[in-house]
Amino acid sequence: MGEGIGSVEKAGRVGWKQDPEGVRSNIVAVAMAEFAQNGLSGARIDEIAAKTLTSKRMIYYYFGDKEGLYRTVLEEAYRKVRSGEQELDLEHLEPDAALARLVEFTFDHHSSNPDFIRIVMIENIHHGAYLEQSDLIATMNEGAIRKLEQICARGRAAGLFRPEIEPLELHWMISALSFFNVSNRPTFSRIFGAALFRPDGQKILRGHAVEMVMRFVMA
Amino acid sequence: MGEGIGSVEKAGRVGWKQDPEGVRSNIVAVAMAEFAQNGLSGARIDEIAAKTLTSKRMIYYYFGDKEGLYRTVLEEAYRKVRSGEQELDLEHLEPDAALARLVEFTFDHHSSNPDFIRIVMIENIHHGAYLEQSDLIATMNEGAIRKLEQICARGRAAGLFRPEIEPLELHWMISALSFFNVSNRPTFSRIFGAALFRPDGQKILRGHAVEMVMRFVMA
DNA sequence: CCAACAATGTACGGGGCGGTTAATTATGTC
DNA sequence: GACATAATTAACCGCCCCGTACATTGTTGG
Repeated sequence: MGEGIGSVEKAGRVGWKQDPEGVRSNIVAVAMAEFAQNGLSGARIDEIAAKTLTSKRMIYYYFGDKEGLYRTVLEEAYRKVRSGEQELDLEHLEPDAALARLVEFTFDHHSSNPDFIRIVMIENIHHGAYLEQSDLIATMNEGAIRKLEQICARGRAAGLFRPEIEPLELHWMISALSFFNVSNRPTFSRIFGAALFRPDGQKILRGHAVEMVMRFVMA
Repeated sequence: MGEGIGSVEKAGRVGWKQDPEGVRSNIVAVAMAEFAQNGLSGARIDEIAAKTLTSKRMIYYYFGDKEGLYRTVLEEAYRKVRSGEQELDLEHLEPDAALARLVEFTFDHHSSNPDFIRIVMIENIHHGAYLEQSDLIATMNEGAIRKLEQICARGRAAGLFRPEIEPLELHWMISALSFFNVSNRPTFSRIFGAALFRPDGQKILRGHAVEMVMRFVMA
């Protein structure tokens, strides 16, 4: 958060400088936080504008309407998150170590990007209606499967993994455990206590996630 | 849906009959569908009233305001769902069979109650703020853990399960797989295709959920 | 049968909020 | 340096939608 604001300053804007990219990215950053916090219909354009370094008019100038802004935020959220995933190099690890590493990474990654999780939750509430209009996102996520395919192929070749393991189904499992851990934290902790979501509890759950996946794939 | 309407009739209400319970439950039923569909801020009181057999005035008469109605819907959703869980008798099954059965039941149960899932999603978006005000729900859910505790104890005693297995953590896993399968269906299927969510795909995922849990707990 | 109260219907107000209009200032171009 | 165009501002509009005031009709108890 707070990134991409550039050198724009709000106070003392007497004779302003033009900075389209800065204004644009500033709006998106603020809007992402607001949408993540309040949902599509819950977010207020006036509120977003107020927290921006610019005015409400600019939102409509660049994004047309509320939904246009939301779509942009959605794409940006996916882009920002997926970009962090590329740093991971799993090729030099043994298949089992690589898979364990991937699970740990996904778990931590989701955990440290709650706003992304919330945006995806909101998008699911809307039946994925806005995601549908963006083919950019679909292509981005294919890369996530690619990594799993390679690990599975190597694991199968080494006789470590069961041959019938499907990468997509594996991805479903890993996502489920990592996503739920963040998305349902409020209700789960309200009902069953917050211990599992404090640091040591999270370490346990992360370990369980790894162990579940590993036990599942192992021959 | 459509339950609890009773004998109230909308058309031809010339000389109306008083039916507080019928009116009340009818409002809640309609509101649950609307909130599940559109969220708290997305749902429209006028829309709810229109789909009701009564008038908007009654909503405020019985529930005070929009949030009061939402709280009632939330409690009712939990009550309705948990009530279906009691039918399951696991005591006469071997611990491993009982656990597998519980996973299957939870998976199917979530799958066939999408409106409940959506309400919980919405509540999580609101940080569980409304759940907090209801201790009824917390006590109701303790029963869900109770079943797992008994299964674990028996499994451990029989030497089938690992001794360090924690019932609450087990519940977390089972919930994660079952919940995610419904909650993230729109985005997941939009990105990776809908095959996993068609009947045969669901059978596979359900089997994987069972297998993951079983392999995890087994000694 | 008649209060007194509970339950319901109708109509309306007020403000929040998405979106717009018109003017004003910067920036690039010939 | 003048002109076209992009970027930005401030004020404003209209309607959607939550909530309410008031009237009206059942219900119940003495």
